[in-house]
Amino acid sequence: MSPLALYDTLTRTTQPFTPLKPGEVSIYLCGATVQGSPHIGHIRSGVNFDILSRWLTKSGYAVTFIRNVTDIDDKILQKAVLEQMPWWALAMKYEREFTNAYAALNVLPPTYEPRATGHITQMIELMKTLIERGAAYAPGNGDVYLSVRTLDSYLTLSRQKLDDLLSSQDSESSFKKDPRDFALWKAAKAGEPSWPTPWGTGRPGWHLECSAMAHAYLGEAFDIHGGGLDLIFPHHENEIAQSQAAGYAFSNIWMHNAWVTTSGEKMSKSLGNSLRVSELLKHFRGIELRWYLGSAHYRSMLEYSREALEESATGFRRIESFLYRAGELLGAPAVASLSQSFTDAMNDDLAVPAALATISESLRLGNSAITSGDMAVLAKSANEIRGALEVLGCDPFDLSFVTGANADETNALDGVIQLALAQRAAARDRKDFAASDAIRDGLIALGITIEDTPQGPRWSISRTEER
RNA sequence: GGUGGAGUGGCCGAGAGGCGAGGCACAGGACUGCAAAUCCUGCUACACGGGUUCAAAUCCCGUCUCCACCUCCA
Repeated sequence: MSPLALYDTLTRTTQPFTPLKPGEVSIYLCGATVQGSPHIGHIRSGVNFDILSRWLTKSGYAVTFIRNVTDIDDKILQKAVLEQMPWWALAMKYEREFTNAYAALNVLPPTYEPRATGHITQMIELMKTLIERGAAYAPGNGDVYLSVRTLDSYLTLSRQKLDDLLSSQDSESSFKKDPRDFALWKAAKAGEPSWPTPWGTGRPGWHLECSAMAHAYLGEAFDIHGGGLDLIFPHHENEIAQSQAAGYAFSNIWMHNAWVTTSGEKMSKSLGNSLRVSELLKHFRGIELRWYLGSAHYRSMLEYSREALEESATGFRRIESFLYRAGELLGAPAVASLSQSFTDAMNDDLAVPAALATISESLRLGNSAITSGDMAVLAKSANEIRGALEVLGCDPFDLSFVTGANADETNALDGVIQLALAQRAAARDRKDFAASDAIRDGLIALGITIEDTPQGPRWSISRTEER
């Protein structure tokens, strides 16, 4: 069996994965800055790293997964003014939207989900350490800056040279010793929230929270740090700078997911509401949206189109309906197992597209087995498909996706349809196809699909979505 | 200006020197009273121009186009 190999942004290579502690994996993922509603790009990151976490767990590791919520930053304060509510109410509002979106797409809750505002103490401690070590300074106005010129390893993740960077347009740079130094802490402004520190009252800069929280929950060194591509610089560079200047080894490897793009362009918050998770969930089930977002390799851009999403959903329903049929024929739902080819694909830096090809293969074999009546092959195919779907977080039997349908109502509906099907069967027996087709067409018009199988007719609710 | 990514068949989307990824769509066939579902067959593509090699989508040189980051970002 091939061992798990992962791509590391720092070395730009794919290497066999070796955890710092045998049998354990610690992951820190930059989660949401809760300043707006989640769109599918945000949630793709959640899905990609959820697949990573599930695969590590499936591979036998004890996974500690930390995904933070940044609930204080410039944009949150701006939006709070705009939406005329306290900044903390705004942050909570959007945090809930993210939580709901994650749940709808079956993204497992992290081991812990720390909020920036709950870790001011840890941030102050970190700044003290940095100042003691001469890596940070407080110019006296309440700001605290990190002195990037003191660091040898600064910008190694993004492979840039400090002097090549465009200078920031930062108006407060007068307090900086070097224009490229960045703020760990920002002095209080009138009307803005602030916390007391030894250097004056203020609030966190953007990057400090992640270093402080990663240290608090994962220690000085941990295995994997993840986030979107656009976080490489400056966010992750600055996290590295803060943490390593404090004497911590920090993350062993770095993983970055690519974006969802539209018309070749990165999805930005100015594109409107159409690609909000909540909007798409009106037309697609969470499991279908997840299947789509997870289907491309995590390091490849996913070019969003409505057509591609619809196709993807159709493809998923085909797999799903096979599992239901297999369950009916076998008398019990499939039991998750993993094929070697699926395992090999996942071990190759989470090659989900290759893994999906193995599902297609199993599906073809399984459908053939239904025709030939080969129950052993059918069971094997169904089990492997369910195992694969489970790892991808798209197991239709997963309780997270099973809606709370009322058993009495379901039975009643089944009874009514069986009654209609019996009438149709009687019509067919007397070759009255006009009558039998009228019954079938009537059911189709109600959104109920009829399939004639060797085991008798099956019915299912059509998933044709409304527009 | 610096750094990085991308261009693959009608569409989506892998691969990264040699054995046609896969899916969707489409066409033909099997099955069916007709459908649906399913299976079988077909569809041989890698931006452009050179080069290296027995062999290039893949490596090298050049060109074009697009995208991203450079202290707001998944």
